[in-house]
Amino acid sequence: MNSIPEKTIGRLSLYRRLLNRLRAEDKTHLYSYELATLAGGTPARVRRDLMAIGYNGNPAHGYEVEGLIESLGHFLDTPQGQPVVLVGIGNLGRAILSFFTGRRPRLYIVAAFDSDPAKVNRVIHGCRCYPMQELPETVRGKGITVGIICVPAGEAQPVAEQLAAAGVRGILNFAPVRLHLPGNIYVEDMDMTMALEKVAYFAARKPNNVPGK
Amino acid sequence: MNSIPEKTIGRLSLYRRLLNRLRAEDKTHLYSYELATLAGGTPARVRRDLMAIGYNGNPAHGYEVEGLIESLGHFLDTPQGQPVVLVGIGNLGRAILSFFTGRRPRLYIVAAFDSDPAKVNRVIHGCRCYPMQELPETVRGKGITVGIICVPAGEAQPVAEQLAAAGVRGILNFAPVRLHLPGNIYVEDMDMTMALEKVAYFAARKPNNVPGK
DNA sequence: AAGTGTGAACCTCTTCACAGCA
DNA sequence: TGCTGTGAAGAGGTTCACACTT
Repeated sequence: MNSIPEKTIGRLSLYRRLLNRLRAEDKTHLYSYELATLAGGTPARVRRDLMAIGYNGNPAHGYEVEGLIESLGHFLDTPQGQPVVLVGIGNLGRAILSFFTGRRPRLYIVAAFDSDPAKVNRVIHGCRCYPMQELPETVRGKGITVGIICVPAGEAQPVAEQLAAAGVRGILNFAPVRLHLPGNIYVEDMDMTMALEKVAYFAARKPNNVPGK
Repeated sequence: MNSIPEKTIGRLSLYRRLLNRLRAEDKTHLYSYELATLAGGTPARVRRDLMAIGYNGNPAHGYEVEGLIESLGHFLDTPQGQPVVLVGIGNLGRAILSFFTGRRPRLYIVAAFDSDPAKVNRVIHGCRCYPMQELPETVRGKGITVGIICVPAGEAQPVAEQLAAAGVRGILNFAPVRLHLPGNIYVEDMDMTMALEKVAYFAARKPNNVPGK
């Protein structure tokens, strides 16, 4: 069971972003220590991560930027791309809508939902907004597998269940609660309150060297 | 060197939130397995986490809600509270401003900054906005130790350096880049792009059981 | 000479499992 | 009896260190 570390997945996505930037600057090759510096890690870790996707460099020139980007795409992307839905068109929802609009070609928000009638039936940051009732048919109809939750804490659990029932397999959750879903649904929590309290904790104690990543 | 796991810090903050909710419902005691269910973890982990702050329960009634909340506060908070600054008043910055306004009594955003003159000298979600030039004197003057970065990727590094130079010790970074700062500054990255790509990855592969947390 | 690929050591965090307690 | 507190084992991820390549 030679499985890939979960944390490696996230970093591969980061490497790709960095490499795309380098490619735009016409860099053709780079060494593990260069990518490590950009990504904030160690060369050994970069090499391990790339080992996971089976991409090989060579001691003379390191890794080929172009080829590595392609390998990463092969590994991370699905051939058809993955449409995403967002639920909760509040301040945060709108900010996220604008954040993700028109960046990733294979990962884009196709519809937003809200239970408030006043917020629906318009287009925000290029994304059409629908009432909650239409969520199941949209998700199922378009075969959507990824959802983003930006509703208030109290509504997150039922919304998550609706997404799961409609066929979503992965959820990015911005609501500050833990979701209880079947184990085959992947949930990534973006808990800003927790993150800020963690930062505050370490900012206040500040040992000589605060934990790295 | 009996140090506390970094991940425990985040969960302690989560426990406190959950306990505050329970207290509001007049619950006085609870067992590790109850807190574990709410927090999405295991009872053993809850017990370990609480062990870290030296709070003791007893086999008959578990943990006392009131006392545990107080212990958590003792451990997580500083006596005087921690004012926070935010830099970057775009869509995301404003959403975060509204998200954090008036929740935490000991952790609140006191000032926001932006380099765009059109965005400053007004009050957004109860928070006054200042031009970038005033950042050093404000941060230093008020002894602020925590900063939130919501500027575009290209501006994040110089902004982070300005914050660090002004005396900030911990940064919550929403810009999708890694910051390069001295090791005594704690940085927590909230990389939404990376998080979404991770979710998309697991949503697409969905093994029978996706990694837990 | 300087980098890659990787077995093995290491470290961090989680879970097991059980003695002890109310 | 059913919980807590915790030593010890385990899992997951990182780093070391070195043979190998160009």
